[in-house]
Amino acid sequence: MLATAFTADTAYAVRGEDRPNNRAPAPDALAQRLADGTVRTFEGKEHIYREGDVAAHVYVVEVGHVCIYKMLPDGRRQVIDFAYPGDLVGLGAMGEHKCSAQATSRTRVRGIPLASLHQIARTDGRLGVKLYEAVSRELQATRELLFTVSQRNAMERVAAFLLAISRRCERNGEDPLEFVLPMTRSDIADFLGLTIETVSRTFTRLRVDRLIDLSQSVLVTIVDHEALARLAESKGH
Amino acid sequence: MLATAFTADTAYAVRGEDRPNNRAPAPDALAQRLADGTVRTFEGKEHIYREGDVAAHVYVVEVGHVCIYKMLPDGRRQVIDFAYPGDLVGLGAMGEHKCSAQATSRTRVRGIPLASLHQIARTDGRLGVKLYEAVSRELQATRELLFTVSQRNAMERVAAFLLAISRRCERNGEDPLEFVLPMTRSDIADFLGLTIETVSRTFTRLRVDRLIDLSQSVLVTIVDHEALARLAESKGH
DNA sequence: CGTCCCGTTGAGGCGGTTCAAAGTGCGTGG
DNA sequence: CCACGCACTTTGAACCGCCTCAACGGGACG
Repeated sequence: MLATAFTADTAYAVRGEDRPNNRAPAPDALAQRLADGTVRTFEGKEHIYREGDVAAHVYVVEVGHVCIYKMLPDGRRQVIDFAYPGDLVGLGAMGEHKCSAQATSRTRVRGIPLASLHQIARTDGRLGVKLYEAVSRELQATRELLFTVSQRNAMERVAAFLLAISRRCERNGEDPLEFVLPMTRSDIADFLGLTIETVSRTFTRLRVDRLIDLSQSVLVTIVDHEALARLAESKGH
Repeated sequence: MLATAFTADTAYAVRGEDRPNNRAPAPDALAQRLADGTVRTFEGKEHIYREGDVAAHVYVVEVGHVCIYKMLPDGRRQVIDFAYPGDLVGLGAMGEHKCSAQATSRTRVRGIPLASLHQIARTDGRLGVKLYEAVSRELQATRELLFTVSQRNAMERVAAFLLAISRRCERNGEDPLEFVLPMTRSDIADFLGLTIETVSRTFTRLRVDRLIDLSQSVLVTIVDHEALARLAESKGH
């Protein structure tokens, strides 16, 4: 009965990116459930689930990173989110998954059976509310991405992307100014609605302009955070 | 406590666009609550609420249409959704609204106090679950829009937009092949991530190519639904 | 050492934007 | 009732940012 109502996968955020002062991400009622579940490990490029698969679990990322995306029959792809450790993946898709989830590298996840989650939610209102909040945050994030893709140019998009990754690293207790990009240029391109060439050129441009450093193509150092933020927020001037 | 957790407004769909055979939109537990509430009427261009306002109610659109949007300081705007009669507006924003909601013409809405909604949800798990489902559907819709804006060209976007409106009209028991657009070209442009000129040119192109008819600029008649659907789905060929 | 995958760089074309102007519908006041 | 103003839409012309196509470079792996 719930099954037919859910239409979307959710790689949302127990994380709560952009909630102020939030380092203990998983909300109480939910957190209890998330401690259960069985651990599975996926290699890079391996799929945790695919569009159309029956959805039986949600997954908490413990180690590694997951790319959530949707395909169009003609091959066009939209990357919807990148899940970092602590993030929850696959919520909101009971009948069948509407997105695919692919590990970008060796990734360990904890699978929580959806059945138990929903059973509890029906009797304990608090969990239902928590799920609601969780999806609301995911919705907020998706609208932010919509704004970025719809209104900003290539430079602004890449700047906003880097800052978002930086914030996630900070949340996870890593260096927010020097981090490894766990996804390919192709993933970034399909996330931002650009081509890999444009993404590559924009990275180069940011490096030449001394806003970032790229000793390796996957290793980003933010040199001028201020300027990057200015780029991401306003158009040019 | 809930207040701090919600981050997003929701102009979601009790509507359930794209749920198969769904004409009785409001799900039971939710529907009861929605029968309560006080009615208010807004003129065209009037705001039901603005970004930053304290969020005290959700609103069910009864008559008219509402445009949900977000602004950037530099004036760029992203329209997130158009709410039709039967749609719910403002869910998911307890502390303060993160979007603005503006009536596109004289509009009657029914305001439901959030306080009562959340109180009930905490004790009755079913309502919480319903809210969860509702936001999940909204998330699904936003991802669909993200895909459209990110991956499709102007012609495909406008075609997809017209088909979406057509489906909404059908759901509301109106003619799906001839309908009035309750929003301006500017609203459509900011929804699809285009300029008004491009939207206008694309409409003209669709008219010249005999896919639609435009006796007045707001009155759309779908002439070749087949071709329109082909346009919206695949790229050219 | 060759192959494959990924990232980078270059040249050229095109779709959508920008800037500008004319057209259309509608309410308001003379 | 008509004239006017205003907001919205349409159309045109020129420009530009991103895409497309193509080639090259570098690291991983057999």
